[in-house]
Amino acid sequence: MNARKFKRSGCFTELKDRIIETSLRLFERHGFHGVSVQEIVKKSGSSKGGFYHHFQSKEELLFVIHDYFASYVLTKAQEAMSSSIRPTDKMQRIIQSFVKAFDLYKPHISVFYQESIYLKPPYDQAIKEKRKQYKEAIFSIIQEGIDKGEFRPELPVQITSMSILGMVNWSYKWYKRDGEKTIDEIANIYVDLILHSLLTDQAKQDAAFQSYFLNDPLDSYSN
Amino acid sequence: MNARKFKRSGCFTELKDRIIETSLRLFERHGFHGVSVQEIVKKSGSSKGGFYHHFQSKEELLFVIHDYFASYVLTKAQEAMSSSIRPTDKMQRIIQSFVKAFDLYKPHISVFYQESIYLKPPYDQAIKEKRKQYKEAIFSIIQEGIDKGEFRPELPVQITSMSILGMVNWSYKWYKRDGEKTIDEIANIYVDLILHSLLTDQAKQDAAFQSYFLNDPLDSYSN
DNA sequence: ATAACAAGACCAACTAGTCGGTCTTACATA
DNA sequence: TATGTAAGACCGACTAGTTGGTCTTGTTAT
Repeated sequence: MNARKFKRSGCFTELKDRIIETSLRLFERHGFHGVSVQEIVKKSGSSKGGFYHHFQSKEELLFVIHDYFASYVLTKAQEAMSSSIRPTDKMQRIIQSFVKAFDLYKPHISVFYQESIYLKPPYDQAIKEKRKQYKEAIFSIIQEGIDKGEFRPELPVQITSMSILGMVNWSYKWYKRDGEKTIDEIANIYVDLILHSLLTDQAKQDAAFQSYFLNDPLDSYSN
Repeated sequence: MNARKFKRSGCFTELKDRIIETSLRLFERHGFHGVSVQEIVKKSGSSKGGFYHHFQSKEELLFVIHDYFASYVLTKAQEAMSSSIRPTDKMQRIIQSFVKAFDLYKPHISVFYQESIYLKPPYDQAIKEKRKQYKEAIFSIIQEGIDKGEFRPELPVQITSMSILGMVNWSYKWYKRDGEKTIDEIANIYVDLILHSLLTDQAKQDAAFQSYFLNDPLDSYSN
């Protein structure tokens, strides 16, 4: 019904999206400064005019890419936080939602981490704020887990949080969609590793927490 | 005794080192493409002639910085690997040596990870090879740990290795020398987290492994 | 004499961004 | 239904500036 969706070129993808997708692929491989605007517009079948009609500057394009991913992940985290009660369960959900984002937004994420240093004022502020919110979500889960007796009290909240974030974030350096593990398998491995680090001995033996762990391959012979 | 060390300027640091140190600080903050050769030579109190006397190109300077850190860490890893017998102990030593490198080479490491995408042939090959060797060192420790019954057999070697590497590597994003934890404390936290993930229940209860863990703060009241 | 620089003019290549202009489309008017 | 018009989408030649790198000349210490 909305006629604006039909472009005169007969193609349904809008130019703006085409530019973003093209530059995403180029930035991922060659970096923000390794790709010129000329190359972007050429490879996306566009022009300088088209580019600057949609973006105020090359840096705004970088910001759009950053924000796209940051907003998505933060939203998912907030969903996971409010959808559950047990800290352990929140942690599982937040990890799973994050790891799954690698499957959807690998190029965004690569650009997000690789080129974050090149985002300058005023663009960097909005992104920094979202990073901070995400970090604090993890902090609060771990603190809550300690308070409720699920997580080990001797763990320092901030360093533990940062090591979890590092572990998961680093995936962008090596994850490939056609690798031997699916993204869900990887997420489950992370959950297993993280919860083995976090949970108290008591919680680990609780039957309610067994489903978060990987199965011991030898277990299959034991019944 | 070596007279070459005495520069006519009255300063003992050689120009080459001064250039490297200056560019290190600049690259860390503004990125490889955010700093021009002009700025480097100006801020290091040098000149273009001096710069190109020591470096064939700006990219060779980037390579030198990369190689400096990569060689150091790889050497340390190999030392740790051959200095011990138990996989658990190897893991502790390799983590500690790596984390300590953050204190010594924070700027090198930042540049190493942030600008790695901008190292182009032929410089990238030598670095890639050293990265690969480091990765495989971790692989072999984990495999050995599983084979010897210290580490949980259900863990997939590669993903587990990558998550350890990610956890530690990520430190460059947030570690500050004047933070509230010392670098040794951070290393011990990492070792605790990692070994809680890796060790079998049996090994965890073994008295020989207790020294790798953080103390439960409540324990101090229990005797 | 020679190596280790300093100083800086200079160049070719390249870059982000601009600007005048063209073509569609939507919509108001008659 | 036909038509005028304004807005938005897009093109591409062009500009002004920057960059890595070269080269020449001169100076100092050994």
